[in-house]
Amino acid sequence: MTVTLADVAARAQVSPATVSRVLNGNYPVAASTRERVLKAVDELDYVLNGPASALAAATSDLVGILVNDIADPFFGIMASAIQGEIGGPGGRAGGERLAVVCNTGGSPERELTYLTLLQRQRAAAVVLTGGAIEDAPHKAATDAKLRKLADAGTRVVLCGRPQAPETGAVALTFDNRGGGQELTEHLIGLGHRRLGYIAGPLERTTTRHRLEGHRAALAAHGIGEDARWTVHGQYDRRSGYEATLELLRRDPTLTAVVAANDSVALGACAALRDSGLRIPDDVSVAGFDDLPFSIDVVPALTTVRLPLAEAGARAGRIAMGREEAPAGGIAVVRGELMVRGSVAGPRG
Amino acid sequence: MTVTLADVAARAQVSPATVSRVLNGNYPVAASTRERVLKAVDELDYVLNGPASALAAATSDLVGILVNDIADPFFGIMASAIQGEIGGPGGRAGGERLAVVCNTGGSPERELTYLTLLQRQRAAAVVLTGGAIEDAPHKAATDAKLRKLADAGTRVVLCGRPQAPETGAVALTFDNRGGGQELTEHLIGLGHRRLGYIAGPLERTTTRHRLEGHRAALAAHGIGEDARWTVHGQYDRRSGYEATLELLRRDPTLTAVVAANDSVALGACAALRDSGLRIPDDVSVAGFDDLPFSIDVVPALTTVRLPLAEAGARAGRIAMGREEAPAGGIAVVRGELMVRGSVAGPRG
DNA sequence: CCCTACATAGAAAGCGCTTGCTGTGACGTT
DNA sequence: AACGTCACAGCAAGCGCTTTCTATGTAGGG
Repeated sequence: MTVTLADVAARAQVSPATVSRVLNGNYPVAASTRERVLKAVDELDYVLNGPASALAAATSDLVGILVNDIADPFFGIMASAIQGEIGGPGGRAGGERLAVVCNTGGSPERELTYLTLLQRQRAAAVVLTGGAIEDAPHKAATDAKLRKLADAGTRVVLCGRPQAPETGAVALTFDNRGGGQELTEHLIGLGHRRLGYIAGPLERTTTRHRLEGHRAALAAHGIGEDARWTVHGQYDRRSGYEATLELLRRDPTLTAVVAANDSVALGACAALRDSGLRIPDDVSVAGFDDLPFSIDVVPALTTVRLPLAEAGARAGRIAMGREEAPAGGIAVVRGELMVRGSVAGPRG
Repeated sequence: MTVTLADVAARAQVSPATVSRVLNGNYPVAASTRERVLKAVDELDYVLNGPASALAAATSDLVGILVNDIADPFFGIMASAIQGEIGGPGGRAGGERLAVVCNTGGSPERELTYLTLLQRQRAAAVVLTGGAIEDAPHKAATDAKLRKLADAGTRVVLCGRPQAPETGAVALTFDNRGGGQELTEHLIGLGHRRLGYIAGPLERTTTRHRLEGHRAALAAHGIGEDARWTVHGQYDRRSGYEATLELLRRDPTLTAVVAANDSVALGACAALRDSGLRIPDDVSVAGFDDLPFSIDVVPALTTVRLPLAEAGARAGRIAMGREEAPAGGIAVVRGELMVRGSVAGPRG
């Protein structure tokens, strides 16, 4: 039914071994023979059996990219950059690798299961993107899995995720804390003293780090914390909308709202507008990430730009062994404050 | 080194066959035996060798999702929905399948190569999303590949892509033409007579269909075409920005700009604003797709909502054989006009 | 002109798993 | 009491490829 290596061999009048060598090109084969084989491959429309070759060679060309939410451009952009370097077909990489992105949906179980599936497929490399879950048992399980993958020869790279010591994984972490701090300092510098903060889900490292940065800035300027000023939610627009209404309810005198990311900030803007407040005249709004749309909303969003594409590309190269891992297995990627129209000094 | 089925069998004092059956669960195994095996699996931390089992069983649990641009939410949303139904780990599907999304970047070659790679992996199903390329040779090559995949037992589903007759693929196509027409009719109904159109890349079916709908609406109302009113570009913001400036240069009296999609519309808005024109007072702007951010820009974008998530979910179910394919192998998914603030009657 | 060296090609042993077919006791039947 | 039935478990034959080792023909070297 399906064409196999043996069929090609028969047609080209050579042994299967020779065909395999022509296809893999890591063994001398006479030019004339190679040509004959290639011709047979073409005529028979032969397609290598991936599983069989992976089994025999004990390696596969699969590279896994784990993302928390593929519908979120934050991950889309990173995934795109990673995949661009992995080569996938057409990449300058040459060796054809199948870069696949796996959507965990932020669920620890799915993350673990995907990791197992990838391990099962003997993936050549795995890149995990975005914040990690801070649940201890889950972290232990994930780390153990990463360790096992690394031991089995799979290259593991963390992109935009904190380092996981002892796992053998290379980490490119974002300086969420520093970025958050810089952003809030900017607001404080403009005179804001009552700042609401819309944080992401509690158990994510990203959430915690950004919030810590925010608080560090407040503390540095002697601004006392008010528990009412922080609300947790998801990393999406709707959550930002609702959280903002809640914030306004708790303290209508806030002069600025800092959001955990740009999508949340968008929701915040909508909520403020719907509440009859002008941005930035009545309330300033800031986001995080600097996703493409952030410059297009009106007023344009003040935010912290994360070099998503650059970091992703680097992670991809490291995963392919095409770039050396940073010293100590970790590199911190800094964000850049983008000051735009959504922020101004407090009214009055 | 690595633990194999045989190791588990030895430890559980059974034959490899039994272990395999316990793991696959499609053959009666005594409860006590099963338990013993499971215990051994656990103790040994055994992970099935994917390639080996795929080879032996002649099937794999890989499902490929091809997207044109993973950084674009349009695809991210569909991919997310598809993956949700594929099950991936954690999905209600049960059978654990590895849903992988492959980013073609809109390149015909990459699309083809990914298809080959998927074929090589003996993928269980493949879902192709978004517009197809209209280049004849490429279409022929793709169709042939799809046909081959289908013949090999891979379920092929097209989501948001025109039908590919003779390939055995099921298609869920978006009614881009109808949506485009409805949108433009709405503008005409408001009194617009001079409408600029920013189309997508020439060779995409999506581009052509939307444009055809637009023109059909113009024709239906006796509005003559003016070649100056159509500009082609990419499906991104920047392209929209530049195209709008070009449009304005060609005819400053336009009262409306219809964009190929929401991202382009965003760029158009920015260009208009930068040109000192108010939206919708001076110029109305409309998009297509209704991506999440479209409701957040100011003014909110009038656009055609495509049920991306619903269509994706359905495509996923069909790919999994969990929902019957539509009669004739094709279903047309209609868009819905969303009238919002970015459109008003022409000034004066 | 014989011998060593090299360049190729083939033979064959797996890689780790699935599965059709073949036992083998324990039961239920007549 | 002899025998057909089940319910399980094991045997063993691959699945299609890679790769080590070996064979062969040819080209130099002495």
